[in-house]
Amino acid sequence: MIEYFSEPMKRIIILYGLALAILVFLLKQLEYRFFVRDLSIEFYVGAIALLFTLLGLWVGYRLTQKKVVVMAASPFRLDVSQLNKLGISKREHEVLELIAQGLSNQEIANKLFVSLNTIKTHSSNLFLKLEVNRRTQAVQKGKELRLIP
Amino acid sequence: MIEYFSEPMKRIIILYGLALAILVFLLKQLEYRFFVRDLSIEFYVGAIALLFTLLGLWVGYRLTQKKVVVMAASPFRLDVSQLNKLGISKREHEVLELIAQGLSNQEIANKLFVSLNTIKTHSSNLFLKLEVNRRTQAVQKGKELRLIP
DNA sequence: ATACAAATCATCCTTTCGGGTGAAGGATTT
DNA sequence: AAATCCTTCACCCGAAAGGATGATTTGTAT
Repeated sequence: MIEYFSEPMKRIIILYGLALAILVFLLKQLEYRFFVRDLSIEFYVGAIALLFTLLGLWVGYRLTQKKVVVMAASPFRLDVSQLNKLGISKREHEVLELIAQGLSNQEIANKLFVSLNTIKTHSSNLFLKLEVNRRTQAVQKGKELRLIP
Repeated sequence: MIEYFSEPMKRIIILYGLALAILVFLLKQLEYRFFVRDLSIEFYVGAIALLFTLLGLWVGYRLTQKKVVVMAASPFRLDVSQLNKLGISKREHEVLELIAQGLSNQEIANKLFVSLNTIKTHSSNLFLKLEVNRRTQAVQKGKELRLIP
């Protein structure tokens, strides 16, 4: 069986149905039991308008809330085209990631099983390509260009 | 003269007033000119409900849209209690911010009109309090603890 | 008033970074 | 086969950063 509506959506639909039913019932009661049909039409319209405006507001709030959560949860997509445009190699990108994690060149060298000199070469080339001259700036620019989270 | 409502708010209020007026006018026309008062009350209620639900949705969307923009632009609230807990002074926090901007100690010293030695003292104390030993790690931890954006 | 924290600056020493240059081996492309 | 790119490593040098310690001043709280 196919699910046409999500759970929250079902709840909203049920809530709307209930609200409509109750409203109709109340109005009929007013009309037939107390013969107060001289209550101005403006009153009816205003009351219904107010009620459903609030409902609409609430629903709108609920729906957009989720978008916010989604946006806050995963704001990172690696920009591969930037990497190519700047000519940054895999290894250099890897080094950039480790630099961004706060590691020293020596620690990076240990982690990648290469010599300190190799990492220095990679980072120097990286700085040239990113047009920076400090690792903190490289991290900044890397985030701006969506090369790292 | 005090401004009670913002410009968009004023527009929304005017729009609502217009919608209500037009609706009342139409209903009165229906009622008196064509004697169609036998149109079921459910119809009236449903129509008004639908109209104002849409209006409410639209308004809710407009209002939350701005919140989304604001949240995406500045999701940062400084955690002052963290600063106190760690015993980080205003000056140290200031230095941390400039470090996070990728400035060297010398540049920070110039910007704050103090000597290089002073900045080195501040950053050293900062690293002790943050329990790190490199500026890149300080920036990382500072962001985690909501000390900097 | 005095005790205390914050801010300032200094000196000394070690480690890390950044910049420049060169070079060797491997993979890919032309 | 030659050219090109990536990766690896080396050496040198100067600048920047980090760590430890001590001292002075200023402001704030008790």
